[in-house]
Amino acid sequence: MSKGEDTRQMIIERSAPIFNKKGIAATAMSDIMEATDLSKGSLYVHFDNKDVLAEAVVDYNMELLRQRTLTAVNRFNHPKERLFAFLDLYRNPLIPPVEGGCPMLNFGMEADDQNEVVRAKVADRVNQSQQLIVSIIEQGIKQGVFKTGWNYKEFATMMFAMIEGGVMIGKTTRKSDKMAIIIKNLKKMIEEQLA
Amino acid sequence: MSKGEDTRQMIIERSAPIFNKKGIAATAMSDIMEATDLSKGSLYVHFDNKDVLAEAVVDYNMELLRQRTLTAVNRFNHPKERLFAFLDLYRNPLIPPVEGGCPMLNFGMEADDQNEVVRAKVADRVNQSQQLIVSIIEQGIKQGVFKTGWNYKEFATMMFAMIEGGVMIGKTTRKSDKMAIIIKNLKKMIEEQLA
Amino acid sequence: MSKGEDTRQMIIERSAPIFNKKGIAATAMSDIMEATDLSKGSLYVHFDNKDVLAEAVVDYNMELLRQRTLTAVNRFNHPKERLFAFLDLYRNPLIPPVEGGCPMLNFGMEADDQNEVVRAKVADRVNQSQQLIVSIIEQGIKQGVFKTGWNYKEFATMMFAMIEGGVMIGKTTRKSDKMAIIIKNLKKMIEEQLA
Amino acid sequence: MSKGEDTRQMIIERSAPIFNKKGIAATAMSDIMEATDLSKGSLYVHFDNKDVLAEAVVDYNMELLRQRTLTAVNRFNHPKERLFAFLDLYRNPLIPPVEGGCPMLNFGMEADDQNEVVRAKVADRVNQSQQLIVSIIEQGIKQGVFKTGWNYKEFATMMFAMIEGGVMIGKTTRKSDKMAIIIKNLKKMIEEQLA
DNA sequence: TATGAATGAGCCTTCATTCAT
DNA sequence: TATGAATGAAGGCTCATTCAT
Repeated sequence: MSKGEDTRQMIIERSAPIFNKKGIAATAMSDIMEATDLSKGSLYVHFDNKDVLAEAVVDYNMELLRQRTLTAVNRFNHPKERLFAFLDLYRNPLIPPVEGGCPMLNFGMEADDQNEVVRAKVADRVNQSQQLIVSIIEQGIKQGVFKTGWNYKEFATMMFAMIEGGVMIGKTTRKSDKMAIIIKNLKKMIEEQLA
Repeated sequence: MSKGEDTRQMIIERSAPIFNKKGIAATAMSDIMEATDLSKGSLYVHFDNKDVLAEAVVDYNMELLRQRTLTAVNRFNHPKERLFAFLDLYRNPLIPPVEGGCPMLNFGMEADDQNEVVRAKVADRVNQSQQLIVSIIEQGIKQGVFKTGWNYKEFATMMFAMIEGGVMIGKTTRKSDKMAIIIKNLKKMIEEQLA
Repeated sequence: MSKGEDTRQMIIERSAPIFNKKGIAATAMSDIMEATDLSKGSLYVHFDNKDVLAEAVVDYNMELLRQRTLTAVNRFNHPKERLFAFLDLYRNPLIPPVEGGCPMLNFGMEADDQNEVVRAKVADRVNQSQQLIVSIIEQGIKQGVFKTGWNYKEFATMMFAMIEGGVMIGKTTRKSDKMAIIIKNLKKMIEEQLA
Repeated sequence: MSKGEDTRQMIIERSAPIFNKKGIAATAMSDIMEATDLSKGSLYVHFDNKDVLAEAVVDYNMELLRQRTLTAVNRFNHPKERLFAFLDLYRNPLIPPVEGGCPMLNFGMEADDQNEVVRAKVADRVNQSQQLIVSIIEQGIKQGVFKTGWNYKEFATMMFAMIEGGVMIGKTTRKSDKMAIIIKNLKKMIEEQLA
């Protein structure tokens, strides 16, 4: 990797939690200068403008979440355990899988009425996330682990929505009790579908 | 109501959808000037600063949502129908019960790491919302409409989370299909608890 | 005149020689801040952006030149003396009729390939200037002062061009000898047309 | 010519029309990078700073004009035709002899109050240009083509000024009608001096 | 109460220039 | 020579806020 690409990547990585916590509008290029120990001009060598940086950071945060999700899920073979591993990532809303919280929720809620590019990026990941759940379950059904009659596509949506809603509750109340309830019930719903 | 109170209220009402759509940081006092046809100085007669206005607007938006929810729910007597009325408010994420979308979600996601005052306000409403669901169900149990054994408190959390997650999906994907699935399943879960 | 209009006018007047000397691109808003003793924000209360200010200043400088020309010309009744008064305004290129030199020449040469709005403004004044010469001569012909057969329209163009060329020579060489020659010959050409 | 000299010359040639059109202040080194396909650092290998490059470009543009003028003039032997050839170079202000227009006018008007080095360079060429006209006429007088009594030095100044004024009119109005008048009359003045 | 001119910190961005490779 | 990353001053502009009227 060239020096330039190195620096570009460093900027993205150090900016990621800042944008994810403060939001795009509230993050100033001076925040990024401080976090990267780079001069203002240097930032603009690597990114044409703040929006381009923000978009790269949105991508990075969401990809990071995906990777961490896959890593967690792939530690297990059994589909039930794979789903449980997915859920356990969110057990403590105060320690989210990605620093600053769920980037789909954070950037999605800022972008929906304001930033079409980011909104579309988030929408893709929202679909992708549900699809990941779907594919784990399909694997389980194929293996005879889950019941054939399970309306798993609808479940995937419900599970994803409940997790996101749980993250929202956790972030605003700063408590993890509701998320615990959500995860417990989701696990129960999954176990009910074991063949 | 005095002239001053009148103006103050007008400012809040006209600012409400702007803050709810753009977020607090991205809304400028000049946006409010335009929406209210008031001069810059006049705004500051009624609100000491932008934060104070923003907080009033956050309160207003969330109270508006509550009132609309109560209005919808109170159109029915039967607890099941009351819950269904609650859910139906969210049927089309493109036409949310409050202009700009769910204020708990919008302001909560912006404020969590940035604005303690707003975060706490949202947290209260998050709890209150779940409590509203709880009280409808408790009424239903008392009336013998719902099963006694229903773990309705946990359901209230699940329902609230699923709705918020569904709103998030709808706002980012600009589609209502997932919300339809969520509401359908929530209704099924409710009907399963009919005595 | 309201306070705001007063300030706006003051800004234009103090900016006029700066823009006329340095050019639009090379004049910074900070130059205007210094010249007006106004804050940056205050400048933007009165002008939406630098271009709008620059355009107002271009108009002002050219109108100022026109007024001074009319004042000089109107000191005389005799058409020959009126034309001579016009010419004498330019006698010393180091002391131009408007501070910074001829605004048509200054802004015209900067704007031709860069700023269509300013270019068009200058073009109007270029035509207007020739027209002023034309109308003085027409008056003279009507009065029987000048020969009927004079191709005065072409002369007006030649006179205007020679003056502008003379200004250019004077500004670059910092000497007034060539302008003296130009004015002397122009006067001779005028006298040759006396009836 | 060494590689270095080659590159240096290429930079000047490609920069020439850019500076001549946009002006020195408004031309950025990045414009030159783009035009030359050279890196930022490479530009600074050949020119210590922007001013040095600008000065070289000013020289180049003015020398180019001189060469093209000499080429045009030298196509003829008869002094009258030589003067006419000079004038015809300017017939269409939209197609100037040097891309971007007369560099004496362009750089002279920008530099007069701003850049002493460039101003002096332009002043030299302004004198030189008049001198060229002078020398053509002197040759003609020696050959007995022009009248002995012609005050040709003053004519040279008038002719130069009228051309520059005509260029200014043409560039600002984007029309060539006035220049046609100017050239026609200049030619008439020349013909009146034929012996 | 209402106005809008004035303020100045701060924001995003550009630009000429330097320097290690 | 050539590259392009890095720099930091400066530029245009926005914004929350103040204050005299």
